[in-house]
Amino acid sequence: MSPLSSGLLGDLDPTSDRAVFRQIADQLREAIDRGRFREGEKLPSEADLVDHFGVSRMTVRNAFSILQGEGLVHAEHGRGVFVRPRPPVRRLASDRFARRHREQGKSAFIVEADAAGGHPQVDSLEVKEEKASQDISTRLGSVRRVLARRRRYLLDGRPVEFATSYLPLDIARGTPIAEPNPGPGGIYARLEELGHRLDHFDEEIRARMPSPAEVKTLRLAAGVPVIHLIRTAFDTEGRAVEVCDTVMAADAYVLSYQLPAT
Amino acid sequence: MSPLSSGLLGDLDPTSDRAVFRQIADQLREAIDRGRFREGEKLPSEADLVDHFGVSRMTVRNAFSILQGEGLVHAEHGRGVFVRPRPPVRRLASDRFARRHREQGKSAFIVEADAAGGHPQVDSLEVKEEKASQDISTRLGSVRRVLARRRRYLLDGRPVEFATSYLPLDIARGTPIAEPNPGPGGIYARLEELGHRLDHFDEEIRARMPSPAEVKTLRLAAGVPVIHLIRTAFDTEGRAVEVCDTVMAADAYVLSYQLPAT
DNA sequence: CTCGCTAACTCGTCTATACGAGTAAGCGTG
DNA sequence: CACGCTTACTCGTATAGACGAGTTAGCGAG
Repeated sequence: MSPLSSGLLGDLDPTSDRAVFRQIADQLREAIDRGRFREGEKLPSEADLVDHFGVSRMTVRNAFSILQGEGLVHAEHGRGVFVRPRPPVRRLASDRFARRHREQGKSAFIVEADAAGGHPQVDSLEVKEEKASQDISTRLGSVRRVLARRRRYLLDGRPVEFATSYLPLDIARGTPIAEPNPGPGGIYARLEELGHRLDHFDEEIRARMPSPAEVKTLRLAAGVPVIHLIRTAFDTEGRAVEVCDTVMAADAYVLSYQLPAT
Repeated sequence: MSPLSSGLLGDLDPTSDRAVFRQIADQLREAIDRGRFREGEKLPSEADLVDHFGVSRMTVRNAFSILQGEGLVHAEHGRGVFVRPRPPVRRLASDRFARRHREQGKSAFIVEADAAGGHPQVDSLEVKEEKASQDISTRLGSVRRVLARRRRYLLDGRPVEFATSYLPLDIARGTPIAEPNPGPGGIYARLEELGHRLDHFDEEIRARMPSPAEVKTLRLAAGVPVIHLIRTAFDTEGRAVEVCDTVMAADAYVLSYQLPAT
C-alpha cells in the first residue's frame, strides 16, 4: 500500500560497521523518539521496509525484534507493528498502608485506584493452607505451614499485579483472614483486631524480566519487565505476621517512598 | 563436538499448536530451571540442537532469542550460549542516607559497597552548569539553571549504576559541591554544612528496558532491565535542594525500604 | 619449551523462499 | 440494506544456504 513516504526514514550506510538490522532499528527508534511516529501509530509494514531499504525480510524482522525487546513497539498479527503506548501508571505512595486508610474500611489497592480515578477489580482469588517455602519460612520466623492468599488485581480491565500473602497458621486459621473476603480494611485491619498491632513494613524491590507464566497472567507485552516486591509486616512485638509477594507489570507502576534523613 | 548426551532434552511434539522454536525454548528453560544446566554452564551449541531436533538453524536461534529476552541465557560470539549467572546484588537499605554515615565521612555508595565486601569505584565524573529540563525544574521548584554532577559507579570493576545530581545554582555555585570531589561525606554533608539541614528524601522508582545508551554505559546483557530511581532531597524548610536521577542495572540491585504502619 | 599458525567450532549477519494465519475492506449476493 | 465471501495485506513460522568473525586447541616450526 503506502510506499513509505520519503523523508520519514533515511538510507543505510554501507560503509558502517554497524549491522544493517541495527541501522534500521536505529532509524526507527530515532523516528519514534522524535515523534515522527506517535504512540499507538502504525509503523511501516515489513514489506514497506524491505522495499525501502532493499533488504530481506528477516533483516527487517530482526530490526523490529530489537525494538520489541526495548519495549518500544509491539507487533499485532495481521495488523501491523505499532508504537507501544505508555499506559497510565499507578503510583504507590509510601503512606498506602497508613492506619487511617484501613480505618476508613478501604484496602490499599482500592485506595490507590480511587486516587488514580480508575476502575479497580480483583479476581483469581485463592485461599488455602500450604507448606511454606524455605524463603517464606525464614521471613516469617521458621513456620512450617502457612495460609496463602493469592489474588490478581486489575485496573480498568487490565491485569497489573499478582500478589500472594502468606500468614502463619496460628494467627490466621479460623479467622476472617482465612475467608475469601476478609472484610472492610483488608487483612491488615483484621490482624489489628486480632491483637497484632502493626508497627512497620519492610519492602524489598527487584526488577527482572517476567517468566512465561507471569507474561500470561499479567498479559505483558514484549519488552515489559516486572517489579517484584516482597513486603513483610511486623507487629509491635517485632513478630513478622505477614509476607506479601507481589509481581507488578513495570509499565503500570511508579513506586514512591519517603525516607527520613536522620 | 558433543552429540548432545541423550536425556538432557526430549523430543518435539508435532501435534502441538505451540511453535517449534517455543517448544525448544521451553525445554531449555525447564532444563535450566531444574538445574540440569548450572549457572555459567555452556548450553548445547546451535549446531547440536539443529541435529538433535532436526530443525533449521534459524529455528534454534529463535528459541535462544526467547531465552535471551527473558534474561536466562547470554550468547558469546565464538564461544557458545551460557546460562547467565546471577551476579551478587547490592542491597540498598533505607537507612543508607542516615546522618551517622555522613558524619563518618562516608558517601552512600561506599557505605554500601563496604557492607557488601566489594571493591567500589567511581568514574566518568562530570560536573557542570546547565539548563534544567522541564522535569528537573519542576522538582526543584522552578529553577532555570542547575549544577549537574554526573558519575558512574562500579563494583568490582563492573558498572552498576549511573547517576546525575542536580542542584540549584544559588546553593551549589562556588562551594565544594561544584568541585569534582566534594570531600568526605559527599554532597549531602556539604549541603548540611551550608545550612541546609536535610529533613527527608522522596524516591520514585520505575523499572523499564534500557535505552541503547544505557546498555552501553552499564554494559548490560540482553534481557536485563534497569531500575530508574529519582530522589529529591528536602531540607528542614521544605525546600528541594537536590534531585538525583539514577539508572541501575536491575540484576545488580535489591532495594530495601522500611515503612511505618502509622 | 615457546611461539605462531592453522583448523575446527562457535555465534553473527544476511539472502531467498514458502506457507500459515489473523485482519480488514470491499464486493456481490440475497 | 445486511450478510458472507473473497481478496489483499499483515505478521508468524520455518527451511536452506552462504559468508563473516571471534575463540580455542592443537600442531608444527624454531
